[in-house]
Amino acid sequence: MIIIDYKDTKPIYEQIVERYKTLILKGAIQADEQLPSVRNLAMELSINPNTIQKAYAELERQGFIYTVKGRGNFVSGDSGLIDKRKSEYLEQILTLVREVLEIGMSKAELIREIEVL
Amino acid sequence: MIIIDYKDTKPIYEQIVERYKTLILKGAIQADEQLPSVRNLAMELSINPNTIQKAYAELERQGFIYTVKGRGNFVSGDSGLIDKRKSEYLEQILTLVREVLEIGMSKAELIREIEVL
DNA sequence: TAACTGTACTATTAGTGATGGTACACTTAG
DNA sequence: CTAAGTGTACCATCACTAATAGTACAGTTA
Repeated sequence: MIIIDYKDTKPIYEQIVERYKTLILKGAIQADEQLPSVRNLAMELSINPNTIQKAYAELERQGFIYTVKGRGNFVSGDSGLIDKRKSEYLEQILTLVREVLEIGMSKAELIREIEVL
Repeated sequence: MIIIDYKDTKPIYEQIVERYKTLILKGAIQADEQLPSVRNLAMELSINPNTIQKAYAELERQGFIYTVKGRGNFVSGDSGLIDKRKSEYLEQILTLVREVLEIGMSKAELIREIEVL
């Protein structure tokens, strides 16, 4: 479910955060479903438990999961998250689009590329 | 011409590289035109000459400028760079687009946002 | 009680970005 | 030729972040 790309310049904990955000928003993990424990996931990915802990803390901070001490981490049921996440993506995309338009790519060409995805 | 954003998480030398790439591809700096010297630009931006050196070395590596020892750095006349750069942007954009489609945004909505730019 | 959970520490290592400083080779204007 | 300006190659250092390693403690549950 989680794959770490060591060639990626993004830190491991951030890759985990991104991956879970997508899984949750796609509905691949249901609300109130339990995530792997910090120690288990660390074992499975062969990385340090502290790194998982950092990822989970960030996911909780952003409202994607909630934590119950002694029990585990669970997917949050917050429905507003999808819209927030879409806005984040949209902003990133539009920033890049503005830059590529600046150096001469046409909107038409860009839209064509998106259409064929 | 060059502005450094210290709030940006991207390193300074990378911001300089990106900025010059855009300026060159937009034609804001002509082919064979001279860039500020390492020491001058460092003074102007109040940063270390080594940081400028790193940015210029990267721009040369990517073919955007060429260097003449003792004389300075000059804009390259390579016309293939624009297409290469467009492809870079396009790949980044399409990666993000795929992800936002995965969490349920529609192509139509996305295209509408681009249209109104 | 034992085996899980999360959490909070501290210490350490490794890598990167940036700075400060020195030195050297080349080019050009005077 | 000289001086001032170019790029370039170092080295040492600092600061920050990511990641690791290990320990300890508190809550939950079979």
